[in-house]
Amino acid sequence: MYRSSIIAVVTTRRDTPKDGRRPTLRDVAAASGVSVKTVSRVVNGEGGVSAELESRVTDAIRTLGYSPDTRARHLRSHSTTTGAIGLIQNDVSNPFFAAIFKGVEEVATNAGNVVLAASSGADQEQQDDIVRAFIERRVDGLIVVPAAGDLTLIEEETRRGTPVVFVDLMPSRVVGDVVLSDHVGGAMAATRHLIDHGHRRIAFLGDDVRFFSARERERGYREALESFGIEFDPAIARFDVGSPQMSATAVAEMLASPNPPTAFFTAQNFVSVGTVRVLKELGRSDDVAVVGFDDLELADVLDPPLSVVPQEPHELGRRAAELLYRRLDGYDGPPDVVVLPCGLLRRGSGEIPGR
Amino acid sequence: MYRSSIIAVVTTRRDTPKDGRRPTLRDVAAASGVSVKTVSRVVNGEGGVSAELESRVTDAIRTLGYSPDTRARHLRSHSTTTGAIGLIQNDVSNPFFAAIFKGVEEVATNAGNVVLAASSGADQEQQDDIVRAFIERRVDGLIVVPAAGDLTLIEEETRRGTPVVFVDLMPSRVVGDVVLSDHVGGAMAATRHLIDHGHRRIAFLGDDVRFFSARERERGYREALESFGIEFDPAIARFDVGSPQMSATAVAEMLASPNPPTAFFTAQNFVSVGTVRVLKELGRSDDVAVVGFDDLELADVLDPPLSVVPQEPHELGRRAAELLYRRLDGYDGPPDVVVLPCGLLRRGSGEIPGR
DNA sequence: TCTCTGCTTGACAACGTTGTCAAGCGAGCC
DNA sequence: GGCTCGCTTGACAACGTTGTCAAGCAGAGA
Repeated sequence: MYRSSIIAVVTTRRDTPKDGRRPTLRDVAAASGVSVKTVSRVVNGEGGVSAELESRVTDAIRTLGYSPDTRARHLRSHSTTTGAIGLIQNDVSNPFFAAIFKGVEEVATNAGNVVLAASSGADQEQQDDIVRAFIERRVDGLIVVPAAGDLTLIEEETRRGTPVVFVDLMPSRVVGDVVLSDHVGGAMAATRHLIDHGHRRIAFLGDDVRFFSARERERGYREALESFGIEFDPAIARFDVGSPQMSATAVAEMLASPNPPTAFFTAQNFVSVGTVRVLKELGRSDDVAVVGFDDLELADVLDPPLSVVPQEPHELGRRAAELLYRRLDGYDGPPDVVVLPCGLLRRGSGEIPGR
Repeated sequence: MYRSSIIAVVTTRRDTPKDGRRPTLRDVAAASGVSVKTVSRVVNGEGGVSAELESRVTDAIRTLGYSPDTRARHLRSHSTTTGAIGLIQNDVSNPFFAAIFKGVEEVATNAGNVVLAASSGADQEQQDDIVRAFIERRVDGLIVVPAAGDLTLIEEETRRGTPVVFVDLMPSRVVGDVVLSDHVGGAMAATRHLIDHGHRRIAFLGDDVRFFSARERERGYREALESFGIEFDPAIARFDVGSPQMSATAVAEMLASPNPPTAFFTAQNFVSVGTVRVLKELGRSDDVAVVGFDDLELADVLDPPLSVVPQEPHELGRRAAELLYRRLDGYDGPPDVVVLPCGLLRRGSGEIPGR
């Protein structure tokens, strides 16, 4: 272990951090007998350093276990980015959001960035807290997945130059790119499919109408009914189904009513879960038709297998991140709205005929 | 560079940032005619500022849209923390990991912190990249969920003072708290349960043995067999089942063999999915018993419903985060190993009798 | 009147880093 | 010999913030 013992630096005397302090450029510089700037050059591979000094410096870096501090680095010139993007969503543990996250992460990692992620629980206050926390950490960009209604804080931030991409959400003022599934088209396809199989009383079970996607799916449902001249019946439509339990209750009630539906369009993944569960309990799985929005793991193994309108959350995430990085790379055109089509997966439950 | 590069006018005096620059303390100070320190005091609610100045400052903050820069704040004194913790896991989109994330996030948000999350894909190089990226961002602590084998980098970091908690993973050198499910106990319970129902040829399908949890579950399986004097048969054991497809193939092969198993212990969630799928295809769902490790959404709606050894990933995440914050709050005892018990959920598929 | 006290306020340095610039040095050219 | 050139190297300021300390001032007590 050879270490040059040049003790010539007199300014601020520091040797090796004996306290718990993390070694800095200064420590490395002192240990290798060069200036901080030279160490900086080595760390960043700028070149222009003689072979001898370079090896002295790399040795010291290894010995001390030096790791650069990106915060200080980025602080130095505010033209540089922080290499972090923020992802705000409802609930990380919902597989739909988790898949979006994965897509975003792939693109971000590829760009050498990290992802700050947080769930808002669709709560306005919590969402604003997250936005503020992200802004204070100076994320380079934001990706916002379904969110509470008030986007003021986010809009302000875009005006300050931070690009934002909205996923599965159409903001009233479009201040950034938007990536959506074709909720209306998917819902129409699902509803029409049930109509095609002879159903006329088709129930709608939807998620909280605060969500853009929930409203859009309802719209698709209504438009499909209308195009076939079927009147919308509020008795068999629910717009506030927030959990499998609520959905199960709603289904049981409707089936017990005087004029029960013969088919269900369950417009969200948890809603489908509750519906399938209660139909099985009631022994009605084989005579009540169901089409769900969003695919589910194991949906193909159910009896009957569940027909669904699958989304591609992973792709939604990828596209959103790509649009974000396009902005970060300097693109300055008007906001894009990307709509991914939704197909229909016929598996069995949606093909049960109406009377 | 996504912000138009504007040559900064270099003067000591500054008025209002007309360029795209984000307003700083200096800008607020200039706008309200006080010193930066006074603004700092107002921003941090330190008190000791007259009512008049305070209102001048708050007005200016609002007008300019000032938001403090946490990086600079934390840079100032290295005793303070950065308010961010890092979470490293295999794959965000796996519901098991997503639930862990949720648990971690709840605790972190509660503590006013943000979570940096990244997936390693169980790849050593990618994992090390993530660790480095987190360290360079000076996270206050790390939570590591199943990971590639070499933890050197992480161990080095703990020596530098960053607390680490391992989840679902038992490192060879215990350099931090550990939170585990009782994989051995759960696997033994599952296997015994099948034995109790008359099975003697019980197949084992397990995840990649690089994972601690996979090895532990295998151990539980073997110990249960042994305690009943049943010999382990490599012909009906697979330890490299990485996907539902591989698992389906393995099941089909085993069932077609001369001396087929009458029951399957599927030791991971994706493995169970593939098994259930192929049993249904083969029409064997009702005569081959299955117990899975990890619960699955819809497992209760299958035909027959799937018996499982459920874990509590959300709780794993919570506990891990709590242990981490205990360290961050100054606790300095020896590492804890917390083991959460695993029960057995009898639903039907595990109660199919052996011959 | 003078000193002491407590309160408000600001100047300044420092955190760890990099951009700018200039100094030092040897080589090549006139 | 004197000049320029290119290369290596380091001093210094600045990024946005806060801790430290001292100055300024008004009111109370002597």
